[in-house]
Amino acid sequence: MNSVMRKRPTIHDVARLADVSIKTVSRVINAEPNVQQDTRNRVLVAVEKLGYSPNVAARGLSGQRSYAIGLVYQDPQEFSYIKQVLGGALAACEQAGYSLLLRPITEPENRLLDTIRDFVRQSSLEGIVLPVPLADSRDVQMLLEDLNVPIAQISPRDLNPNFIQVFADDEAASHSITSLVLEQGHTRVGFIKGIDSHGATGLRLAGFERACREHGITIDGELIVSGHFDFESGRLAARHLFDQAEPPSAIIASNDDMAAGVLFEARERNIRVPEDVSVVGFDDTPLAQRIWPPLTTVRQPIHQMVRSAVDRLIKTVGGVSIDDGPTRFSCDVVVRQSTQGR
Amino acid sequence: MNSVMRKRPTIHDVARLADVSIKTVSRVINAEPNVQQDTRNRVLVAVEKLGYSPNVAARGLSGQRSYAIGLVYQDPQEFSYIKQVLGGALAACEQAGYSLLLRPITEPENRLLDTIRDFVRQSSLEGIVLPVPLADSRDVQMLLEDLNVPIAQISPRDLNPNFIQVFADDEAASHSITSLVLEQGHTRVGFIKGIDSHGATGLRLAGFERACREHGITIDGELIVSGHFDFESGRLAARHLFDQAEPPSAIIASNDDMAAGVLFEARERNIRVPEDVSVVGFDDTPLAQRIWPPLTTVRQPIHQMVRSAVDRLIKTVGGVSIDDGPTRFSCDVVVRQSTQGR
DNA sequence: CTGAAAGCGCTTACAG
DNA sequence: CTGAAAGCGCTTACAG
Repeated sequence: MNSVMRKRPTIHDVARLADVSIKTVSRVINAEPNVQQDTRNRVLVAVEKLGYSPNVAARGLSGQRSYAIGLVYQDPQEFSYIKQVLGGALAACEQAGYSLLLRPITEPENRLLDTIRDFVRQSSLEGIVLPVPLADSRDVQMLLEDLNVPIAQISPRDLNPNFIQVFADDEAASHSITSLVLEQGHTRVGFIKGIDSHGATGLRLAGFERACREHGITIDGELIVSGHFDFESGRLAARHLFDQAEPPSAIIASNDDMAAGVLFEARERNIRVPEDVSVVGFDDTPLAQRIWPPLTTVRQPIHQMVRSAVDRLIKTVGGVSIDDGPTRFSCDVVVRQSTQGR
Repeated sequence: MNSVMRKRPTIHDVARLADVSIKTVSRVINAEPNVQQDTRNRVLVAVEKLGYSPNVAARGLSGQRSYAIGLVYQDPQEFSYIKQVLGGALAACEQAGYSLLLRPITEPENRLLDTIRDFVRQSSLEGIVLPVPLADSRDVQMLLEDLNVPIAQISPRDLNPNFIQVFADDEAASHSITSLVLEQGHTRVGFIKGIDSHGATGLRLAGFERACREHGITIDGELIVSGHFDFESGRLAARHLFDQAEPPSAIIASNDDMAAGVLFEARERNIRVPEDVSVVGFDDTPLAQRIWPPLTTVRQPIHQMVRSAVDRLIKTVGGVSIDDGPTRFSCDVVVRQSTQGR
């Protein structure tokens, strides 16, 4: 990776290298007619060589255009993690007069770093918001430091006072909801972990363990199962737990999607929830209220978390130095019908 | 509404009106120090009077900034209507070198028109994407025509050859899924409508009715119930249907969220699905696979629909005249366990 | 506390 | 087919 902060090439640089006027470069860039084939080629080579891409602001100002499309939509109740993130980021940007550009990463993405570099360069981004799991990529962090673009991390694994970071208080939330279950009289409680690389995974387990210790429950290693935060892995984990000689009377899943998998598997085996087994989720997604029975779960203030992070990000790029360091938000336990005493 | 296309005011207009230099206006706008209180006030009044807001491109070019924040996120499987819309619009914009700005409307929004006008003006938008239900607002349409901003409508109610429009073939899809149910031997089939103002509502009902006619089923008006496309209204509609003297043996809901409500209500009454009643949804949301039993439903190619619409929108603003007119996309029936023969 | 000048990086309109 | 000039609407750097 090239660490030298080179100034971004302009149309003049291309013109000079290709030995033509800037107007000709403009013609080639905009696919206008009336350029000789070999002139066009010379320009294209120069563009490639310099890694040139037009400055959107200059183009917009000069041409009296914005190259921007708006999407106006009504926001339904539907919760989804990324929509909450979007909402918070949008709110902060709007207030500060910033626009928010999105770049969803879908594929397994072996070109992740290139994608992000292009994104930053082309739109001259002044800051980047990184939710998990991208927030945890060392490579991405290094790239952005290299590009000198400040970042706001949403729920990253590692605490770093030098970054703008926001966290949910996962340990405390998990402790609360576990305590709730234990106080209902459950003594054999299963726990389904999330993906190990997520910061929340360790914290949610830690909160579970602390609550167990405080209630004098010895933790049976057999009752702690791994999952991947998705529906299918929740089903698999439930299968593992239900198959034990002495199955748990309550299961705490590290998110709602896995808890839905537990419910699904229980249903397949005619195990009743909550009569035979209590089930707990995490996140309070819309799913939590639509499955049967409605899930007892934990709600994170994602919108506010992101909004706060982006507010600070904008202050930082605006030159206002902030030193709040990482901020932690507390969560709410939402009790529904998937849990009961025994 | 002011129909006169007035040129957008610049910093010079404000300076002239306030009788100061543009530099002073700049100071006030950017909240810089060193402006006398009454000078500041004069500028503020002029800004207000002219409805001035800084040109983002000029500001960016001059100050070597972009006023843009990026949000990079990994896209989970989770389906949601608006996320699919986003994905399609983003894909089209990215390819064409456009940026996509979002403006979610949350509140009941009595200031809807002002909100959209500001959005268009401030970012100098060249086009607007309007999904339902906003696509159906005559007021919004008129406003945007007035502002001379072309629009792409996603699944609007009214066909209009002068607009860029994309539709799912709701009538045909509803006909297919109804036929499937009828061919399984059901003769008393309930139908839960969506919101009347949505174009899809009438079409889905029409497809249902056509299939019934083709199969020689007389439609009992009692079996057609209204809903609002949400979970709760699905429950209410199910309650109404289950309470009838001769309840239906199959229920077709106009979307998955209402179908989930039907399942929930059935569960509360110990009515078994699909043994006692078959249930069908529409949209194939992530919910469809996570509730019990997994829903038989219809999948619309929303991503492709929006992508196509935005492609055409961008061509239009780019001056390429297109005359494809409204485009209709076909849907797929997805058969899962919520339906069975009788 | 206020302002005149230069310039950001392009496109438009015009000339050859 | 190609280019020199003007200008888009702001901010920066400097002067008073």
